[in-house]
This record gives sequence, C-alpha cells and structure tokens, in this order.
Amino acid sequence: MDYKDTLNLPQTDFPMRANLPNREPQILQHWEEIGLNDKLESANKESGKSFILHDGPPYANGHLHMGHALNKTLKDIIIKSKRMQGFFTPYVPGWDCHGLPIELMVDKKLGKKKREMSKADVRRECREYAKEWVQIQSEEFQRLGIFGNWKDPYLTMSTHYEAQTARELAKLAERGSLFKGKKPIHWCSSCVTALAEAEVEYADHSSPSIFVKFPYVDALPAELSQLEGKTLNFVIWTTTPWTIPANLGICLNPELPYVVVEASGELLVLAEGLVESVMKTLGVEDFSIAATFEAAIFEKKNCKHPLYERNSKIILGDHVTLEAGTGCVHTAPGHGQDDYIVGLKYGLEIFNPVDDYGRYRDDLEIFGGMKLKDANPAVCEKLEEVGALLKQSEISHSYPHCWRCKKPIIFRATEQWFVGMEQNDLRKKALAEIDKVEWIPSWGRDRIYNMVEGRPDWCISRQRSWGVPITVAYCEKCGEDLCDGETMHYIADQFEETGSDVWFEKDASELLPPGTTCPKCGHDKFTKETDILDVWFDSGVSHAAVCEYRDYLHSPVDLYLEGSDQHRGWFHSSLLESVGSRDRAPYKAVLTHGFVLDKDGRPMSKSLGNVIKPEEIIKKYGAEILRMWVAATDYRDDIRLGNETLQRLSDAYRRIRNTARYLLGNLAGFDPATDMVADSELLELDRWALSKLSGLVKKVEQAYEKYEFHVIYHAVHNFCSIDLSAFYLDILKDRLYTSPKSSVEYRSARTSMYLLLDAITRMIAPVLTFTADEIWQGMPGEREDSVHLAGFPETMEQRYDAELEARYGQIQKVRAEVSKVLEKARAEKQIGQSLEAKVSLQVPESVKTLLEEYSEQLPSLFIVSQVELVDELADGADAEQLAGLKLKVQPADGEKCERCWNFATSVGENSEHPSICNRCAAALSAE
RNA sequence: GGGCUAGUAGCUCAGCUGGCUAGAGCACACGACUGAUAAUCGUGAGGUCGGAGGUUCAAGUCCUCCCUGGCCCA
Repeated sequence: MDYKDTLNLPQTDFPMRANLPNREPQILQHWEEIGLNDKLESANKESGKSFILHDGPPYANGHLHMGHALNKTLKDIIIKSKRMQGFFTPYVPGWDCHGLPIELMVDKKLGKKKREMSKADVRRECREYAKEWVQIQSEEFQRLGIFGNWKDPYLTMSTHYEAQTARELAKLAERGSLFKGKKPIHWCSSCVTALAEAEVEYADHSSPSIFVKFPYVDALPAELSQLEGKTLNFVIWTTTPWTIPANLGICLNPELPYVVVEASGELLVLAEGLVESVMKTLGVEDFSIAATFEAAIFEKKNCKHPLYERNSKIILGDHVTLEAGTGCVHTAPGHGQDDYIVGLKYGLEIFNPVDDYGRYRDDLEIFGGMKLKDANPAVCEKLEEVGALLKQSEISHSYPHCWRCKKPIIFRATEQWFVGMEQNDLRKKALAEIDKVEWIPSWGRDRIYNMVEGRPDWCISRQRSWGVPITVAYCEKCGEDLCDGETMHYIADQFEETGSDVWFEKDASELLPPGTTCPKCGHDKFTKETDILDVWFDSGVSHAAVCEYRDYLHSPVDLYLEGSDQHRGWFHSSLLESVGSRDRAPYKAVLTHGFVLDKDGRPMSKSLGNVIKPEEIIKKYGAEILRMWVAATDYRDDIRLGNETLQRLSDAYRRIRNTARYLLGNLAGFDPATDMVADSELLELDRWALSKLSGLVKKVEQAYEKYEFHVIYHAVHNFCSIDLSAFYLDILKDRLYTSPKSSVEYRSARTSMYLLLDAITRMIAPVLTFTADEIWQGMPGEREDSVHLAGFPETMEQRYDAELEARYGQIQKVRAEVSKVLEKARAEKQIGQSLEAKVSLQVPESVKTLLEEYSEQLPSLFIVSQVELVDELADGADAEQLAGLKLKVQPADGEKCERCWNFATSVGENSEHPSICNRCAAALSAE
C-alpha cells in the first residue's frame, strides 16, 4: 500500500507565489466591498483613547514619488498599529493646493489666453488643475494600501479651509503680529510684475564694472592713529552702478584682515587678500601697505556717500568673500538679498528709489525720473565728475532675466506683509514650545530650535494670484491699511460660503462691513491688497482648519510625521502660526524621516536618470514590497533604494509568505474551538516555540511603540527563518506527518502552529497589509472580517519560559555540531538525508546531564534515526565550538521505514505492515 | 561658509554605559532532499568596523582632525 496517503501532509489553497501586482487590486476591491475603510475610521471610537496623526499635505501636482510613498506608508503603519492596539485613529489625508508651481503649470497651459483672463478666471483654472491631481494622487496612495478618510480629505483650497486661513491671519493681526515692511524681490520692469525664483533665468549679460571710493568721515580708530590727518577711502566694486544711489552701507568680513594701501598719494582700504588683484586692475604698480587692521574696528563707523550728503555705514557680514571685488561690499538693502539681511541687522533703511516701471522715483536727487537703462552711464559719469570713480570697464557675467520677456530683471524692495518674530514675543514663545515637544529623533529639537532662533521675520506676502488673499483694505485717500482683526474677520466669514474667490470678484465696498470708514481720515472708499499668502501659511493653519474644526479630531495632536526638510517647512510654519495665534505648539510629538536616495546615496533626479518610481515597484514587485522596504529600513537616516534592495526584500517576503503558507497547510481542517489542547497538555517543544513567540511579540510591540519598524522586520524574518523554518518546523514534520490525528502529539503541534500563525499575522498586518489579510482569510476559527479590524496578539508573557529556552539553547549548540559532522559524512557519500544516520556522542560534563535527560528526543531534535551517548568515543571527531564534545556518524541501524522514513530495527516486525516501523504501525491502528 | 546628520560584509540591520578570534538574515558557492518543491534543510567563503592621529592594559564603541554623502540655510 502507499503509506503516503496515511500521513497528515500539509494542504492549502494559499498560493506559494503571491503575484502581488495582480492580487493586490483584488484585495483592494474586496476591502471596498466590505466597506473596510469606513469601519476602520470609526473603529475604537468609544474606547476613550485616541491617537491622532495629522497628515502634512503633499502638493497637489504630479505623480507620487518615493518620498511620498515613504512618508504615507510610515504614517499608515503607525496608524494601523495604533488602531490594533485599541486606539481610535481617524486619519484625514490632506492636500496643499495653492501656490506658484500650480499657477505656473496653468500659465503654461493657458499660454497667451491668460492675458485676456481675469485673476478670478485664472484661479478657477488653478482650482481645476489642483483638483485633478488630488484625485490622481489619492488613487495612487490608496493603491499602496493606505487606509484613511479618502472620501473627505482636507484641501487647503476648500471654502472652509480658505475661510479659516483668513481667520488665522486676522487673529495674528489682532495680536499685533502682522506688519508691513519692505523686502527685495526679483522684479521685471517690463512685465511690471514680481518674479519668483522659479521664474528667473540666468543668462550672460554685459555690465559695467566699477571701483568707487567712499571717503571715511569719522574719527580714526586708535589702532590706526598713525594715519591721523589723512583721508581713508574705502573702495567698493560693483557691476550695478544704478544701485549706487541706494547705497547705505559698506560691508566688511569680520574674519578677514584688511589693509590701508598707499597708492598714487591716496589711502585705499581693501581686504589684504585682494590687494594684488585690485592694484593690477587699477593699473597701479607703485603702492605700499600703510597699515593692517581687523574689520571690526570700523564697525558702525561711517563713510560719506560719494554723491549725496549722507553717510554710508561700515558694517560686518560673513557673506563678504575674496572671490571678487575689494572685500568692501557696496550695500544697498533695497536691492540685494545679502544687503537686505545685513541691513536689517544694522537697522539700515530698506531703501528703494526705483518704481514699478524701472525708473528712479521723481524725488531722487540728481537722477529722479530717469529710466534704469540710462542710469548706469549717468551714475558712472557723475561719479567720475566728483572724482570717486577709480576705474570703469565692462564685464560679462551671469545675470537674472525674466523667463517670459527674457529681459534683464532687477532686485528691488517692495512693501510686503510680515509676521514679526519679536512682536507678541513670537520667537521666545516658539522656542519655549519647541522644548515641550517630543522630537524623534532627538536632534530634531536642535535643528528646528536653531532655525527659529536665527530666522528673520516671516514674509507672508506673495505677488501672485493662486492663493488666499491677504485681506487688508487700503484707504483710497490716505493709504491707511485696515489690518485690524475686526474687518479681517468680517471678510473671512464671507469665504466660508464662497471661498476666497470672492475677494477677486467683488469690490472692496462689497467686502467690507457696511459703513466702514478710514480710521485716520474718515474717507469711505477703499482698495484691496493684491498680495496673497505664502502657501506655508496655508498649510501652517491646518491644525485649526482641520484638527480643531472636525469634531472627531482635536489639537494639539499626538504626532506630525514628515521628512526632515519640514523642520524648515511645515513643522516650522505650523509652529509659528499656532504659537502666534494660540501660544502653543500644534503637536505633542514630531517624527522625521530621511530622504530617499539611489543605491549610491545620491538624490534621485531626472538628469541623473536614477529615479525609481513607486509605480514601477508596484508593477514589478507589488505595493507590499514597497511597504516592506519602508519597514525594513532605519528611516531616521536617509534611505537608499536600488534594485538589489528590492530583490532582497522580495526574497524575504517569500520567506515570510512561505512560512505562513506552511502553517496554513498544516492547519487544514483545524478548528480551534474543538481541536486545541490545553496549555498543560502542550508538548515541551511546542511550549518552547510559544515561549519564543512570546519574546517576539514583546519585541515587536516595543518596536511599534518606538516606531522602529526595521526591528520588526528583522525580528519577524529571523523568527520565521531561524526559529521556525530551520528548527521548529523542520523537527515538527516527523511528529506532524506521522502521528494519529487524534493524538495529543498531533493536536499539540497544531495548537502551537495555530497560535504562531495567529500572532504573526496580526503583528505583520500594519506592514504587510495585503498579505496579512490574505492569510487571515485562510485561517481557521471565528474571526473578524479583516485582520485590520482585529487587535494585536494578547500579551504572551505567561508563555515565556527562560529555563526552557536555556536548555534548548544548549541542545541547539550540540545540534549545530551534529549538522557539521553530518555534512562531512554527506560529502563523503556516507549518507544522503540525515535520517540515514546514527550519531554517537561523547559529551562534556557541561551538557551531559541535560543530554541524558533528553536522550529519547535527541534523534527527533537532530532529525537523525538514532543518537547514542557513549562514555568514550575513540574515533570521534572533535567539535569545533563546543569543547569536549566528540561526534561520530554511522549508517543508521535497521531498515528505512517506508512511512516515516526513519531507520528502525523494528521494520519488518509487523506482519501486517512489513515495510514500516512499529511506531508507524501503532499510529495506523490508532486511526 | 553655517545648522543638523550619516558612513560596520554585495544588500538590510545588531553590536547597551570601551573588554573574549566583530554578529544575524538575505544574496553567493557547494551539497542534500524531492512528503513546504519556482519550496525546504545543511555546510562554507565574505568585513584593515570611511581615513589618520590620540587617550587607555584594552576602541567599531571615547577625543581631535580629515575624507565622502544627505537635508536645510547662506
């Protein structure tokens, strides 16, 4: 007879190969059908404990990249694990919808048509565009197996959100944080518009290059008293002579040595490192160093402006270098970024004498009304006239141009709105709040602290169309601005119905409260501010527009989780907005992840051609593998992604899947309600497996708690490979296959496997979202519709048995030595499979008692047919790692049992079954 | 240039407050099995712990400098 039919071999429909790219969509469909998402969103609602992770909104433009996938998957893993721990975890995904990139895309699409369109029309186009991408990205996120409130996400362009954004602005105004200041921006005088960095193109341009003397007018510092009575001339160099009328300072580098050079009877001041090159340029051969000094001795002293009756202050700044010029940098705070920042520091006026059309304002002395293109020669001529011009030549260099009209642009200060860092003590309060937040990893605290500590006032003005307007009105007559909270709230309330489009569609008189008059002059006609808000302000108010607004959420929330660039972005703007309006941070904890890099650690970019898209991974390996990548890596640092990594993960996935499949196969027909054995009846090996499982459960739970998912991946994978597949399950086969179904041996094994599979499936569910549910569907017993509706395994502390594990640890050491000698025997063709062997051992005292105690089980544990313990093994081989252990392999005694494949002397004893051992014969009769 | 941060086998990770010949899994090589079979088991070969100094009886682990990356600023 064919004894194979009498064995309990595994049986399952669960496929070995997942074919994830095809299977996942089916599982998604199934979830859709059972309404899983909705159930999850309200799960544990009554539990009294909630965990709110507030989603940072991705920008609604373009397909998802790996950064998005990493971020959302991490959030999803956290939410799933918290939900399985019994927390109420509503998750509202969001999108950032306003802003320049979308406006630019729409511009491009519209082309010339845009000129005939009103701002309101353009905004409608932008809205449509953003809406389309929200839809696309939403589907792409869902394909990754990310659960959430996809039916009702938050959009920063929704009517309520825009209303709340305007309200938050009003709150800051009420609290005195809002003020109007000047700041230089790129400006195209031809298009009469501000340009963002993205709209600036750099191209070669020819400019005058001039060296100009600024005579020093204050008393000489003591260090230079030897020059008393002589006139020092600070020499500046510039390629934009037209900015000379706006000069208010001369900046030196505090770290560099400076010198006074005596040349052609004049004393010139410049950086020591530039003397040679400057003298050469000026054509001076005869010169000498009259003095050397540190820049700091001149800080806040003055030179006289060469053209005007005013001073030019000497200041210090790190941005001054020896790359070009003289080391004395002409500073016009209204016309340069560095100039602006250093100017703020020294309290210089942000002076801009240039109007929107690129002309000097009429009130500017000497040059008033002149067009800038005529200004360069005019300024040079005047400088020459007053004897301040040392040298003039032409230079070709890279210069910013307008992307649309291709003409050179200028940098010029305009009036803009700011949220002040000192007003209302915002900086101080924000820093204090930073210290109350838990930053994970902890260095996040230093990172954001240093940024907030050193940042300038927050410029919230953007000269654009697609965004929430800065809801300030100006008196038509006297220019007074209505930026008090009252009118701003009145306007914001109107957005609730219509969105902020109404600002662009209606007249100021319709938007302001009836009867509004100018508090200064009493006039009753107003104009509207045309600037819109920085998009960082939009997303920065989400704590109010989403978390406070929705009744099932609250603020501050438990966690914000974004890439580490958001210390300067969303974490930062949210903090400032929330502290500015509410005096507290909007989050209790902030977790950051690193950036996705290619296999060599370089950023992914189109030009490098090293981009891996989520879509490609999903198509080739499945979303599950992408999720596993997220979990397998320590994301706190930057993480690399290459094909080898994906291949390895795919292999690891198969290992886990196969372990589950094998367990499922052996649980065919198992009914936990009737087939489980009581704990007291469990065989020792099974108790060992469950003890190991309890350790795994503990480790995994702690890792979820600390958001250390790579620990989980390694722990689960090692458990499946080492503890289960290579040891426990391998040994179990014999018992499992050959024991009678009714026997406690068989039932004990299945009880253990059932508990193992149940626990593992629950533990991997947050990561292997699809596969865990697939396993779940195939598992016996009464259970929830989806593993995601179930909880984590109960604590298994009571199953932990340290002593048992220690004993097995010893046995495993011996087992490893046995494997080695078996391998040798195999190489010498003495045996094939290990059951063909009998192993003789001479054991050292350290393990002697233990092994004698286990002598009966040793053949099973070693998967050989016989083990004999002998006192003296003269011809045995020494063990490699265990001193005193000697081993010898011989062919097993007896014949091979046709049923269980063990060799036994009892084969042939049973006349009814002459080809099987008596253990198998007994098993057959027990059936 | 500044703030923060990283560099342990081909890949992903362990190595706590310094202490045995630096570990694991996967990949790789070789072998076994054919009752987990495009699976499973076994054995083996892989690392001057980014580099150079230093402290110490002893350093992957502490200190200094350097190199190569990343993010954010300038």
